[in-house]
Amino acid sequence: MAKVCCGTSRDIPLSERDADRLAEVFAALADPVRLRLLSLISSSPDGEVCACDLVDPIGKSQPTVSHHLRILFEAGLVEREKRGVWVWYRAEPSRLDEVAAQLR
Amino acid sequence: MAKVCCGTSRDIPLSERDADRLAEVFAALADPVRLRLLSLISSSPDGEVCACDLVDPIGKSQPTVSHHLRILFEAGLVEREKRGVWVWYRAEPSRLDEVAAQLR
DNA sequence: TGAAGATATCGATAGTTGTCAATGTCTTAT
DNA sequence: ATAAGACATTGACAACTATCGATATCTTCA
Repeated sequence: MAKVCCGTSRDIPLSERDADRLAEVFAALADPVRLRLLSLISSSPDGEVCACDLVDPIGKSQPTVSHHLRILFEAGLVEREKRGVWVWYRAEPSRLDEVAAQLR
Repeated sequence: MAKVCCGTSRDIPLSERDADRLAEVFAALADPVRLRLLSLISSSPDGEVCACDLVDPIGKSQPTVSHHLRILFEAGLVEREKRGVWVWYRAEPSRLDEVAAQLR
């Protein structure tokens, strides 16, 4: 939905370009493994999780988890930071708010 | 995220089953044609649109539009009502609210 | 009854995606 | 320097999906 002044409007249908962009984010969310990764990261007490602690709970191979984390990152849904040998992931709540707002 | 008392919680990671169900809805939203259909339907002054008025603006074949409308319907994102020869579609805003709430 | 028209379904095809094993890259410790 | 380990990338394959033309179903009207 197009932005009009303050808030969003139901009056102006989505442009093709906007639809393409929005669809990309939803595609990133349209996989159960990625939703569980996002949930694991978001529900961490420290607000961040080492990638090394995500493989076992998910029950998929390391390359598969790495692949999904990459998609979440490219969609702007998580941040990542390399610390030594490890990579730490944090959720990007503002991005989720953004997406939620589009559903209005 | 699991429902706890009032509101949703970050403390309990998504179960596999919940993740599967959520991913289905997001998959329905993860296509630009379907997002534009949803937008066209939602932005209609009458709150409902005849399927016959959706084919042209979308610019895809009638079977393709029918296919996408079916997916939106099965995801609970739109209602449909047959009136004579025509089928009218309405948005299901409560479903969108539901999905938006899960993103919290 | 028959024709016309709106929508749904079918069958085929091209493109996309999730998955893993193998391998590569980079960092730390010995 | 060498080894070990964490993460990313590659290549391959199976499963899924968007799309369309053809066709079927259903409704209305003459």
